[in-house]
Amino acid sequence: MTYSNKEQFYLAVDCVIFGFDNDCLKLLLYKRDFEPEKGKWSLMGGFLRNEETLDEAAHRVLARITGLRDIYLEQLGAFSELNRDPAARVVSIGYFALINIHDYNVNLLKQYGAEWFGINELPALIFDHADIVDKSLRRLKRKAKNQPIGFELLPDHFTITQLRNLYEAIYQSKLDPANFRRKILSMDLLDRLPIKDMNSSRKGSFLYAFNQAKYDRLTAMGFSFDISGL
Amino acid sequence: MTYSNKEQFYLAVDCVIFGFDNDCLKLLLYKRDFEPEKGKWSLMGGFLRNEETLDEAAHRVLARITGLRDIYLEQLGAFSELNRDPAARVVSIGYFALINIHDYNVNLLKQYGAEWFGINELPALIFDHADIVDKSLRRLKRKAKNQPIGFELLPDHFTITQLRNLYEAIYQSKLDPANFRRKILSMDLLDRLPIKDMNSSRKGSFLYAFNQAKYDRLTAMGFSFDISGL
DNA sequence: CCAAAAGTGTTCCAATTACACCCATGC
DNA sequence: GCATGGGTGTAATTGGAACACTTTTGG
Repeated sequence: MTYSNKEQFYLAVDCVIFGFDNDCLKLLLYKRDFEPEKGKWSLMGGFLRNEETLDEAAHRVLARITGLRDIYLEQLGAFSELNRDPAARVVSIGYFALINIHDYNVNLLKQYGAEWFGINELPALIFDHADIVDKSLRRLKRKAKNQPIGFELLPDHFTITQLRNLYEAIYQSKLDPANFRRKILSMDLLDRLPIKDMNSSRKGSFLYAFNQAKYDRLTAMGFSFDISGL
Repeated sequence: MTYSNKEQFYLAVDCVIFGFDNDCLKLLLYKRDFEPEKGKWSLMGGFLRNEETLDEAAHRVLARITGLRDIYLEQLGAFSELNRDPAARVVSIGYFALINIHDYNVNLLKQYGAEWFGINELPALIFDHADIVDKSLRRLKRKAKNQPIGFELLPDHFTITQLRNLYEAIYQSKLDPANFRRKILSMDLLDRLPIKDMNSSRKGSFLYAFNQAKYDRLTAMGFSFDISGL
């Protein structure tokens, strides 16, 4: 082998899984089921295998705990501090995933001892997983401004108020309801459904759906999503 | 070993090295000096070693070809397609570096057969290095809007026109000289030196220096660099 | 004096902000 | 009827875009 004098490394993926529960941004964590640090709270992770890419490994890991395929998934970067895992030199590739919090397989979650934690109420995490969470939060805040990824965290049908609550949870700040509504609707990315959600108010509020085709068409014409300011 | 049933991988770093030569953004490439693909144009790279982090490996690689330490360096992400390197399964971590193009060690460059190429005149590259270059260009364009990293590509003292030329090279579009000057100076990040550069015009133009301390102070107060629009 | 780049002034327009106000309905 | 969140209207302000104009000095 050409590179046989070079060293080799264990490669892992660790996934930061975001969900949104009406007014609070949450992370899915599980109790690690092998040594070292068995029983401690951890990101969902796994080792890379020879026959797969890193993206495939991350999807495999996500499917194992949530039962979901076709999840929004994005690579964060590599974490390579020498003693991040005390048992061996392991380089980990962080990923962050956005899922609809009501969409997962409850049985799998129970089986793995997984739980949702509010972003401000996280338990202690093993290794450098808190760093990975930090980085993914920063990434989420940045990307949510310039790309319509927030919708990945909502059900297919949602009210403008729910969408605003999501952005308020991500940026931990209040947004003006009137201006937010106008700005979002002015982009013409949402279809208003002929259905009202009657739970949130007497008057009821219309449900909307994100229209990916419209977004793609506008993007091709030079449009770019932007909710900065607000 | 706890993980002894897991597979291991070669890990490499590959560096996209940017420079700016008055009106053109350039990349530093070299002729690969080992098999496979020996003699072909390649990003500067190297294998990760046991005793170093990925960032350290990237700095080591950069110092080898440029002689420079303390370079602006940022991780791009991991590239893990199965056959990206036909000789073996190698996962590569891409980096991008910004250097002052007049600051490198000419002898080292000669020794490695390295050359600067205009960003629009790149030769064919080995493996997936063109993908890594693409990604770093997109990253540079994004980051240069929101962080004052452009200065890494300029000499310590520069004119406003040189700075504008740099942004015009990055975004491949013309900027209004009057508005650009006002916007940059209004941020109050530059110190005007009592020196004029007399080469560019009869009147001469003042030299400026980026003031990192001012930037840090403003940033701490909630300021954020932004040259979007223009 | 003139060319050419540096640098200043000014107008116009569109987007953001802040907040007042109207609407529909279950109780 | 009235409280509540949904939704619309609007005046004031800001900041970007465009471009005319002034400055300086080597030839």
